[in-house]
Amino acid sequence: MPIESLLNHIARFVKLNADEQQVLSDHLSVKKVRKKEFLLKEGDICTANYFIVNGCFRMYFIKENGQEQIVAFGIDDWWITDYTSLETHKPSLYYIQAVEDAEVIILTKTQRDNLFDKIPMIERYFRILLQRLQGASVTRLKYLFELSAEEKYHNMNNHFPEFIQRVPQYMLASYLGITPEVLSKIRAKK
Amino acid sequence: MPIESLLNHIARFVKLNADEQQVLSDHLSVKKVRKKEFLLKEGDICTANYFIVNGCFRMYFIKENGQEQIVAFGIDDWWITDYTSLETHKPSLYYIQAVEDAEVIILTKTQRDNLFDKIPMIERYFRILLQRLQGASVTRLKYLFELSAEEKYHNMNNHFPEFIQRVPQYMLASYLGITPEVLSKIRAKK
DNA sequence: CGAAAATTTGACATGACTCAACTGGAGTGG
DNA sequence: CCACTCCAGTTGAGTCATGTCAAATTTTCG
Repeated sequence: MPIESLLNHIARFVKLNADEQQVLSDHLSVKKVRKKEFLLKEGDICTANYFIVNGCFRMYFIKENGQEQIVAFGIDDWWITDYTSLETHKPSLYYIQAVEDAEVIILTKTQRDNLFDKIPMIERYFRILLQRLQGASVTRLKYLFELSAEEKYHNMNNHFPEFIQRVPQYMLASYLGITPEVLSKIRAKK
Repeated sequence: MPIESLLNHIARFVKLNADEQQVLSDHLSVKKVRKKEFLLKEGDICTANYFIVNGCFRMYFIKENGQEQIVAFGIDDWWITDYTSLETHKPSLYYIQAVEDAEVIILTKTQRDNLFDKIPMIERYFRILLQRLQGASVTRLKYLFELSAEEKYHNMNNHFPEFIQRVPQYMLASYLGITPEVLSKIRAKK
């Protein structure tokens, strides 16, 4: 059951009783997404948080020169959304696209705010996740600033080996802020 | 009153009644910080969230070559902390230092978690701020990826002119991920 | 006023990018 | 199931934006 994987994830951070779990479940919907399908496109107003039950997504934007720049990946048990568009109701600058066939749980903003009123522990769960996400964002920034192209690749290899398997090389390069050519040459060494 | 500026800030996001405001005030302490003093140093375990009543802070780390790399600024009415260290109790990789004489409100983690239990609206306030912060982090990332040194400077000028006034040029350069020499040459043009 | 720090300026070095050609494997349609 | 196309990945040559280093100048502040 998709929803169980979310309940398990929540249980790692806060306790919900059976009632609360039921209320939560009633606020959710599940969706299968095919590889290359989009949860969000530039210009859309983002309306939901997405919990990735399984699969892999990338969040990216298009640079002036037409190149795609990936700002984030999401895999099993991660949430993904555009918080700026979601909270401001303004058109998003980003695409969120499935890199593999995937299954997601959709929690719309309306339902989410509803849940926050009914079940404070859910709000706590999101508050905790947001803290961790913010920590991760600063760490990402740190790596971008201090590491060379080669070091960024090895660092990725060490910390997130699963990505190297799951996403094509040119997406990794984009995520690391380097060109596919440079990444290819780095891998050729040794 | 320092605490009033925090109450005003909170009121922009959630409503607290007089009782709640009192309870909150009892959990806080206020501190004056002189220019160049630190709220946090590398190796410290971060223990609090800091609300900047007035003044300016920078959060930075030291790169292998010894250079300081700024990851964030904080000014009046912003919160600043190292979420990774705060939540994991591990030594921080960052320094948080006053760029100007400043006044901060200290909310320790213990007091904060206490408040979250007593006053759910405070937890909501932080959840909302964290969402905005996360949005801002992704936007920052976007600019770093898509803009040239010159564009980053002008973008900063347009979006945050107050910083150009308040922080020395070499800190701006660091924040933008360029060298002071390059920034100086950009400013010399036109 | 004097020392230390910040900024400017110029010469030079370099890591990463662009462009282009080539290779190999995956996916598709006949 | 083969043939063809397309896309990802590789490789090499040349370029460029930004970094490094060093010295001169200006500003800050005790």
